[in-house]
Parts: sequence; C-alpha cells; structure tokens
Amino acid sequence: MERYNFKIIEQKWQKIWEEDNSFLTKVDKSKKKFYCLEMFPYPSGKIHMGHVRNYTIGDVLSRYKTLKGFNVLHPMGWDAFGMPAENAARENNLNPKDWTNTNINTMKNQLKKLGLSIDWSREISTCSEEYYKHQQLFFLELYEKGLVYRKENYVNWDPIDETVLANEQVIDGKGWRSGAVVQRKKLSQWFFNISKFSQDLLDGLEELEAWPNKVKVMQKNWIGKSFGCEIDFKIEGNLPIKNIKCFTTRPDTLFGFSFLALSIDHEVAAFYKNDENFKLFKEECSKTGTTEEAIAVGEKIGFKTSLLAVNPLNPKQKVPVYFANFVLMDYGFGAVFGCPAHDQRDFDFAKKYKLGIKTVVRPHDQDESFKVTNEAYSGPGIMINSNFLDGLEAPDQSILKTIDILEEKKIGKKKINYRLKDWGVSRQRYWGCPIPIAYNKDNKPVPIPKSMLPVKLPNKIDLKSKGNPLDHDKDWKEIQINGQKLRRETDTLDTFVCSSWYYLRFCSPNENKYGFNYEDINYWMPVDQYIGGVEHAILHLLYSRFFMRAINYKNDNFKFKEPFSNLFTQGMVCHETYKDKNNLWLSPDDVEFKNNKYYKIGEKEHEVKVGPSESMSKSKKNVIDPEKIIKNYGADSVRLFILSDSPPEKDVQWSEQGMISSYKFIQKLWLIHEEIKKKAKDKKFDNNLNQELDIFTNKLIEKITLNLEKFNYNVIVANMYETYNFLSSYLKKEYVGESTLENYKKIMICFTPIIPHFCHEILSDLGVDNNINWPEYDKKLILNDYINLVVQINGKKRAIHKTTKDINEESLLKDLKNLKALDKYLTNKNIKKIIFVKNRLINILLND
RNA sequence: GGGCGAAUGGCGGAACUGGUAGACGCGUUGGACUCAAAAUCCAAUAGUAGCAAUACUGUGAGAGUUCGAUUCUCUCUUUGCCCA
Repeated sequence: MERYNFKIIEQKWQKIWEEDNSFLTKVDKSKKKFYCLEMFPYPSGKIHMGHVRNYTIGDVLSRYKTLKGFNVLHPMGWDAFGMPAENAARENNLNPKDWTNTNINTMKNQLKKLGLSIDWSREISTCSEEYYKHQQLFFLELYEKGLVYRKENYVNWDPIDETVLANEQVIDGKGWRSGAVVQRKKLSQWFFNISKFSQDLLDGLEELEAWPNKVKVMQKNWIGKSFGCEIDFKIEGNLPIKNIKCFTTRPDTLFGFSFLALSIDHEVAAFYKNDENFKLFKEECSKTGTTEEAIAVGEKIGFKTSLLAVNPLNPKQKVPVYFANFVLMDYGFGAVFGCPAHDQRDFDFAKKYKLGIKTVVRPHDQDESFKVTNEAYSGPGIMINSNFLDGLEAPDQSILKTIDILEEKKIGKKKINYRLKDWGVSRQRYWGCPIPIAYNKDNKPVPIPKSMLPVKLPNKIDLKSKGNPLDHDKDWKEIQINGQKLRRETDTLDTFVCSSWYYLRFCSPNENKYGFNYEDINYWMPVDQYIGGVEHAILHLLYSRFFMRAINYKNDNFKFKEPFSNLFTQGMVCHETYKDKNNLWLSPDDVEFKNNKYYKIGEKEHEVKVGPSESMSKSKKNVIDPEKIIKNYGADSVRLFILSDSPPEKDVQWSEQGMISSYKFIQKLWLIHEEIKKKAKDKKFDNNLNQELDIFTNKLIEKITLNLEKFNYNVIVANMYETYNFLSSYLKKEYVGESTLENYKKIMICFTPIIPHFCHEILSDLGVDNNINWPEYDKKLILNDYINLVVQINGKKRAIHKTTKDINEESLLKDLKNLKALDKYLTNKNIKKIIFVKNRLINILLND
C-alpha cells in the first residue's frame, strides 16, 4: 500500500486550482456574496507562523462559504510601504522597491504553498504607483472637503537620524535606532480631521454587534468621550491676560479649588519665553515624556506665574496659576483647575507646593468631618463645604447643578470632550506615498493638479545621508505648475493611510480612473468577515472606519457606513524560549530533548534553560520557519495542526509533537481510504450496518457546520479525529453498510476546508466532480431509535439506561423499577418527585 | 487606580439554551511486533480507598439560587489584556 505523498498531491491540486482559475471571483448579483478578508501582510521577507494561522483561519471560512454556495471574495495584497524597507535598503545598499518586490515574490510563493483559496488576480501592493496614485487623489478630495489640514505640532525628534519617530519607536526616551535622547520639536504636519467624526465613530460601534466586545471597548476608551464643563476663569495680575478657559469633568469640586495649572505650550507661556528659569523648567518638562502614562507616573512639577485665578463660585478666593508638566495642550484647552482633595495628580502637586487641600466630597460611610489627608478621594459621595451644593449626591447631581449655575452666570457651559486627536499623517521618510502638495514662495500649500497625478517617488535616491532623502533630492523637489515654480512637499503619508482603504481596492483592483468603482463596492462591501491580530484593535481599525466615513462625506454613492461588519481577532503563535549557559537565546533548532532534559545540540554537557512560552519573535529566537515545516510535513498537516490545539482567538503553543501527530493523522486517513475503497469494490455489504454510519455522519455534519459557524476550529479537528476513531473500528468488521461510500463522501466534503488538498484528492478518486456542495444533515437521523438516558437518584447519576427514543415517563419508570442496579437505591423508599427531561434524563427524588 | 476577560487532569483543551464533567490531541505507563531501536498496533491514564464490582471527592476559594451548577448571582484570590 502506498503512503500518501503530500508533495506530489499538494502540488497537483495547487496547479489545478491555478490553471482552472478556481478562486477567480466576479460580481454575480444572482448569488449571495461573502467578502472574507484577512489583514494583509507587510512584506518583511518570509512568512511567519502568525501569517500561517491568520490565513488558514480565513481560508477555512472562505472554502466553507464557497461550498455553502456563496460568491466568495478572498483577496490578498501587500502593505508594502514602511520603514523596514528603508532601513534594510540603507544597510544593504539596495533600493527599497527592489527589496520589497523580492520579498513579495518570496512570500507569495510561500502563501501559495499553503493552498489558500485566494483570488490572486486581485493582488495589490500599496507601494505601486497603480495603488498610491488613487490614494493621492483621495488625499486631494479630503483636502477639498476640509478634512485635511496643516498645523504645527510637537513630534518626537531624533537629532542623530534627523527624523521624526513614532511613539512606539521611542524607548526610554531614546531613539530605537540611534539611541539619541529624543527631543520635542514643533513641526508643520498634515492632519486628517478624524476628531470631527468622534461621535459618529462612537455611535457606529453599536452597529458592530459581531465585533469582539474588547475591541469595541478599546475603541470607545480611545475616543474617550467625557461629559463636563468649560469654565472661564477670571485672571488677575500684571500680564495682559483677563481670562483662561478650562475644561473639567468635575466642575462640582470648584469649592475645593486651590490652583490653576497650564500646559507649557499654553499661550500664556509667550510672556515667559525670555525668562531663564522658565526655559530651565521647560527643559525639565521635556524629560518627562509626552505619553499620558509617563506623566501619570512621573513627578509632578510646576512653575509659578505671577497670575491669580478667581474662583467663579466664590470670587473672594484667588489662587495661584502655575505651569505644570502634567497638563497637555492637546486635552481641553491646555488648562486645568486643581482640586487636590479629589484628584491624585492635583493632590501630589499641592503637597509638593504646599497648596491648600480642601475636602468637598465625603464618602457615604463618613460624616461631615471627613478630611482628605494621605491620598485624594475620587469616589462617589455627598457634597460638603460647598455652599449651595452641600448635601447633593456627587458626582451625578452635583455636576449637573454646578453646570446649571455656571451657565446661568454665563461663566461656563456644558461641554462634551473627546480624547481622540486628529491623525498626523506626515512622515519624514522616503518609502511611503508622496503627499500631493507643493508650496509657493510664501510657503502656502498648493494642491498638485489631479491631471498631474501620480506624484511618483524618485527611483534613484541617496539613503546614505541623514534625514529625509526626499528633502535632499533637489531635482525632485522642484516642480512647475502653470508656469509657477513651486517646491514639493517632501513628507510622505503614514502607511496606516494605505491600509485604510485597501479593502475597497480589492473590489475593483483594475479600475484605472479611481480607487474603486461604486458598482463593485456596493456589491462586495462591507467585508463580511475581517480576520487579524488584536494589536490593530485601535489604530488600523479606527483609521479604516474613519477613512470610510471621510470618503463617504458629502457623497451619496455609498450603501454602507462601516467597512467591516464582523471582526475576528486571532491569537498569537507561541513557543518555549531557550537560553544557553551564557544566557544567550537559542533557537529550537539548536536544542535537543533527551532523558527529560534539554541540551544544546551536539553538546551533551550543555544543559539548556527553558523559559516560558512566548509569542514567536526573532529577538528571542523562538521562531519556527513555516517554509521548512510545509516542506517536511505538507500544507494540509500544517493547517490541521495550527488549528488543532487551541481556539483560534487564543494563543496557540507550537509543538513539534503535535505537528507530527497531525502529519500522521493524514497518513492514517489515507489508509482508511484505501480500505473503504477495497470493501466497496468487493461489495462486502451488509445493510444492517447502514444505520450506525448514517447516524454518525449526520451528527458529524451537524457538529462541523455549527463549529464552522462559531469559529470553533479546534473542535472541528477533534471531530475529525473522532471520525477516524469511529471509522477505524467500523471497518474492523468484515462487512460494511452499502451507504458507506455515500456517507464517506459527505465526511470528506466536511473536511475540505481544513485539509483541502487531501480531500480533493480523495473526492476526485471517488469520482466526485468539482461541483461539490456542503452536505445537509437529516435531523431525524440525529436522534437514534435507542438512546442513553441518564438516571439520577436525588440528583446523583446512578445509571445510564439504554432505552427507546421518545419513551414517556410512566413506561420509563416501570422499566427502571425492574433494573437491578437501582434496587439498592429504590427499595423501601418513597418517591417524592420526579424530574423527567425527554430523551435525556430522569431524576428521582426520594424521601429519606 | 479604572475597564474587560480568564481560571477545568501532567499539558493544550471539550461540554447545545443549567441535565452523563474531562470529548479530541499531546505526554506518561504497560503490553505486542523486533536480535535491537524507530515506526506501528493494543491497553491504561482526574484523585482517594479497594483484588474487584464499586464508593467517595472533584471544574481557583467561599457562599447563594435550583431536583440538578464548569454553566446563573454575590464576595474573594490569582492571572492576562487594554486604558491611566
């Protein structure tokens, strides 16, 4: 008997699928569409196990939906702009484009070897002019609609590399590449007006019922809607400042007011720009970092101004005005009023500068003499020491009442504030989509005329010099528009812009005039199932939801609002970590397992320290190369294993043993196939055996269908093993039921989404043509004529009684009384009550 | 500090709307085959007691609702993620 040769068979089917254009998709309005999308990869070099998991999950769904009769769109592309290409090119003296395209080719071939049902005719690459020219047009359209603007903003500036760094590229206040201390620098940058849609983005979350709740919560927190009040404080002092505006969510604590704190970027700072002490203070502040967390953890420091702020509810009270490092210009108006008793930051600050701490809220379990002493109290309670607010429930009643009074006095008004800031999209990089803008002599932006698009990246570029390569390219920078000499924008767009609309491009990948056409979009969109890592829960998913709205804005051609109606976030692939005696990371390839211990390969004395299982990463060397695994075990085995051990939404632990057992499982299925074929050929039939297999098959179809719908892919793998166990004992008899082949075909169709090459080979061997449909199950067959009914006495399981289906309570009870096993429980006892669940359970309650 | 989730054998994990806890896989142990090993096959595998039939305990801890709770409610512990 021949072994199953995955090398030949997988290649055979991949060739057939390619030649037959099996996965080519067209708009077909007679069919229900299903758009299955996995987050497209960054072409970093080779695929990793995370890709294998992500794309296998999507492929299982796509293949299942296709078998169910849907018109399935399952495309793939490349998120091809970005820093790694630029860095790799700089290090290896290459062109980023060549580096990227090489990687795309490699990874595409690797993905093809996984047997994914992808419509490669729709492949897109965001670094191609064909793609980014449309993006430039979107940029101009958004500019026309007023959704793009330019403003000065602080950035993380790396003074050695002369470039802007993203927040995540700043590690302990230093540039991740250069190690230089990062500076705060003000730069003119382009912004997308995402905050305009804050409320809409928040409301839209309600619609997304099938999104994981945690992602919705994260987005909600990120948008950060808060209800509060804008207060206009009167200012006294020797500067021409009469008022300062504040936003606060706790106006009710105004009677506990003891200072006013300003951001160092507040307009008042202009009066101190020549003050040496203020300069020193600013420098000190820049060390704290700009993230909210750094501010919360760091020491609170302040710089006292000569100004006094008047308490609007108690004009006799005047408090000092400080600049403080914990106030951010981006939030509210860059000014907050300090109430030390009920806010920990304010409390820390007040302690340091010996400011008053007045308690104005008492917890419900404390009396009026309650005083805040060691830490701020920010919980609910009753207002005290607050004049007309005394006795009100804080915060609910007290806030509303305070706002009413402030509005009445016209010194404040109700306000809703959002934490979401506008999206800065300028990057001082070469390898990104050029921003289609030029500047005139006066430094005023002039949009590049649409007829002159695309603005192409220059091919030859000097990456050796510091800073932004485009800025050094004098020829490229110069441009003439209508005879006017202009200077190009040298920043490129954040790569998150590219990924904000790629799902639209997949619908019309060849549309030349525009990024997509509405007929395609309105047929395919929204994405029915989006699959990717939870690490994109906020940025990418929020940007995409924004972009959809931005394109939609002042445009009636859309039938939908949200791009992704379902979202599934898969877990990571993990592996144990190894360290040698010198505490250096070791790759699993360098480690062997012998006598319950791990050794460095070839070094019998060198025991290896085993660390916890962590997400595979190059830095910890705990990576397994998918290409090698596919080569050794075949794509079907890898697919089977990557789905088998954990639910797809949780992390999965890579195990060589598990991988091997998946491989062996496919071999065993092959042996069963040979056996079934032989029995069918020899006509070794006994029709008394039909029922058992019919029932099994129908139950199986029911289970697998349900598990597919619920993403319980690990359970499907268990169902497959159960099937093997069932069939192998079923085949031990000399005869089989005549319905065996028919059932067997259905079973194989059920396995197709998971191990497609193998199942197609089997089905084709059985003469099933390519028009395969998902099998229906017969509900009548699922409940056997005989059932195993649970017998409980006083709620404890005492027997399992084999009986006929749909038996009623009386006849069952009669049977049970004759059951010897129950004698010891039932004799000389009175039955108090009987709970009977048809076909499932009987619970007999006895008197003591 | 706040929000959300999780906790089931040696391990990963099953268990429909409350109804046989531990499916399935890994690992481990014993056996068969073999000169031997690998591979393969068979059997056992939650704990305790027992030769066994069986009994009792058991889903992080404690309470509650219920004839019946891994599932529902409350409190606590540990832990993960996100935000601060």
